[in-house]
Amino acid sequence: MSIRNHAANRAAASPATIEDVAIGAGVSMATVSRALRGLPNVAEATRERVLAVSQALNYRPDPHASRLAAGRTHAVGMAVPWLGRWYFSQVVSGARDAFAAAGYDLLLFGVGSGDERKRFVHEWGVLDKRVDGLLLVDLRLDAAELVAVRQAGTKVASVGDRYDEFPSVTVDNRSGARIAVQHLLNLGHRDIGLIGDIPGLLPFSVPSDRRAGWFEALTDAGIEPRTDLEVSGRFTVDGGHRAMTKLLAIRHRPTAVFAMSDEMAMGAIKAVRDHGLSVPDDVSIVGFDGHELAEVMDLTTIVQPVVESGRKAGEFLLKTLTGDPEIPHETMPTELVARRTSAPLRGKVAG
Amino acid sequence: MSIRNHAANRAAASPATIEDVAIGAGVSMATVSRALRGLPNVAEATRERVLAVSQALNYRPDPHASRLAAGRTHAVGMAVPWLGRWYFSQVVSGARDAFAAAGYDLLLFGVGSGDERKRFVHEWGVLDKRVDGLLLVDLRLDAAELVAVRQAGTKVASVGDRYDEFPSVTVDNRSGARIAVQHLLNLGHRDIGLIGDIPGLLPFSVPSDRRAGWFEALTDAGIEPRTDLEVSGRFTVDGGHRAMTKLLAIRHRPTAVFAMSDEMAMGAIKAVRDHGLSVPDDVSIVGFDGHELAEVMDLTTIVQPVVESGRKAGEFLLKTLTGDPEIPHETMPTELVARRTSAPLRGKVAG
DNA sequence: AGCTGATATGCAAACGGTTGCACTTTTCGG
DNA sequence: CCGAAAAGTGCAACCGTTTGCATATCAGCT
Repeated sequence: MSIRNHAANRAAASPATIEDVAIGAGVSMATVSRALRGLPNVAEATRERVLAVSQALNYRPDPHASRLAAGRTHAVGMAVPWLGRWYFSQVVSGARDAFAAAGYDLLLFGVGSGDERKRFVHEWGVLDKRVDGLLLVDLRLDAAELVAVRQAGTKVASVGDRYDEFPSVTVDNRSGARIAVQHLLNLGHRDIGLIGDIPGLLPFSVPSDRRAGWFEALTDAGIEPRTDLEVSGRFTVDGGHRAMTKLLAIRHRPTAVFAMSDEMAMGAIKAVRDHGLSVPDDVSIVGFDGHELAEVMDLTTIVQPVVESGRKAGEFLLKTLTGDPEIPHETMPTELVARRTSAPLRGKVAG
Repeated sequence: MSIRNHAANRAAASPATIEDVAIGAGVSMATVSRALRGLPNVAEATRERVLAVSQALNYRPDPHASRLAAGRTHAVGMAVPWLGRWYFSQVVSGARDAFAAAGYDLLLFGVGSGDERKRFVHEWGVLDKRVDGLLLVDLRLDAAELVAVRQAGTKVASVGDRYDEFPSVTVDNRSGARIAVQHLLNLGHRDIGLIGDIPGLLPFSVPSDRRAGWFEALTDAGIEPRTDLEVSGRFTVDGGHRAMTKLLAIRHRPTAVFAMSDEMAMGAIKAVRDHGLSVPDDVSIVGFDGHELAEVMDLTTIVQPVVESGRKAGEFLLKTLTGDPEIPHETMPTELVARRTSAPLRGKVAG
């Protein structure tokens, strides 16, 4: 009953180890290791033999053993606030492509709730051991957190937020927002609301940057931004709906609204319609994102290359992992796509 | 210049190992290991001491070393066809919650392209070493693949597809589709198109099941399903648009359409409007999913609890990992939510 | 007091790779 | 044809845990 499985030629039972391959190829484990990883100083004939045996035995190096010995995990992590939201799902999707192409495993960490975020940053050490690098998605670290990260020495890249000290892919949120608001101004609107999120409430820079764009565009046009037209929509469809509902309740209501995301914009559209009003006849609406469904809804929006940003950030991270000391930064372009949710102010003519 | 860092009390430099803790607490590594993992046969006083030291040193067990020694990774994998699509992003989101709550790491594997899928199944052995269990999202394995999986012995759970041999969470697609089509029949429609995907083309069961529902509902109503009204929409917004465009070009065009996903349904709506026609006056449309934006678009749809399915499937998998031999199956409920993209056939009255 | 069976703890061998160093064999210029 | 540098290979320590087994301690009982 005692079946010796030593380094038997049967590839059955437990998976083959590097030792099995070594014995099979008549070389040492060290040589197998080198041969398989394409290291130099291995005779071509030997390499081929090892490769053949390894193939025959269906050998797969154990990633954990390998990590333990070499210190590299061949895995990267992504810190994502809310997986369920369009923007994030697209970024993850793009980044995943990049990682998959490079043969890296992808670990997903949620940092949506304050709790999770705190744990994530606080237990950075844990992550550090699990992955070679980390891709932060729209995660703004404060000074203290940055110190922690820096001393942990983890390789990091960021998408959505700019950090001087590691590679980042961003979009010019401020300018994008300005363009959106300028578009509305051009259409003759003066009372332009803002649906976004309270800047500073959550550790994201998007809300404040896009707000700044809104603010500046108005100010530049000689219009005093009305604070009563700023409402939080929490970046959800439903939040956008509620925000617009609030705006509609204001006595001197806005004739146009810039929403910081397409999802909020869509919620807003719905709210307007629920009130028996029309978009764009009664209220013009402009979003931000380039959501897949923006076209379907005829939503005027600022399009940003989301998937592409994710992929690029992933590539930046990968490049950093290879030891490239360069710290690339890229600002992706945004583009106004005017559709049918924005129209000239009633009674006026576009400028 | 040679700073000995042995088991110095400084928690600086390289992260603390179990040995540092052992020395600090004056016990053996074995005891530390036991104490920290809550194993029995550790004196309470000792446990506390170990805990304190471990805390002080900010000790984190190295997951890879741990895996290597114990054979458990404390990580699970998810195989997801297309991260960027709504349905999948929601499922992942739900499952992630479950895994995070249990302290498990989540590895994401893309299996969208045929290539990726093949590699995924073929190299199952690789995964097997990386994760304790695998959650399959709408991935239908064929007989040969099942054999491979079975012999690998990986713990598996599935969401979207039913497998007798491992836990699964599904939705009754056929009945859901029937209800959708029945709804249209009730409104007086007879020529009811189908936008989906060619059953069997891709290894998913959703297309065939939902098609079956469409087929049966029609047949039961004494209507011969017209094959010329079946068009592939590839489960994308754009595909839905194209599919509907094709349907509109048919001489004897359908008065209603059942789309297998909300995203396709929305694309279809857009196509109808692009043709200068009206939804629902000229064409009624019903979707399937309960997409967040269905409400905004006033889309009649079959709502399924997507996030919840993901979470439940995740929980099933976790339970299996603990050694629970039970193989739970759950069928989640679907519900018709009638909105304004479906209306009585013109000239007729709803039944 | 002497025994016995728990209870605590330590030792050391895995787990499956990687890599610095030493050693042997080639290769090649003079 | 010699010697030295280059190329190919093996040895064995090490990465940081877990765990079976042996040992030491301690309480409870006769």
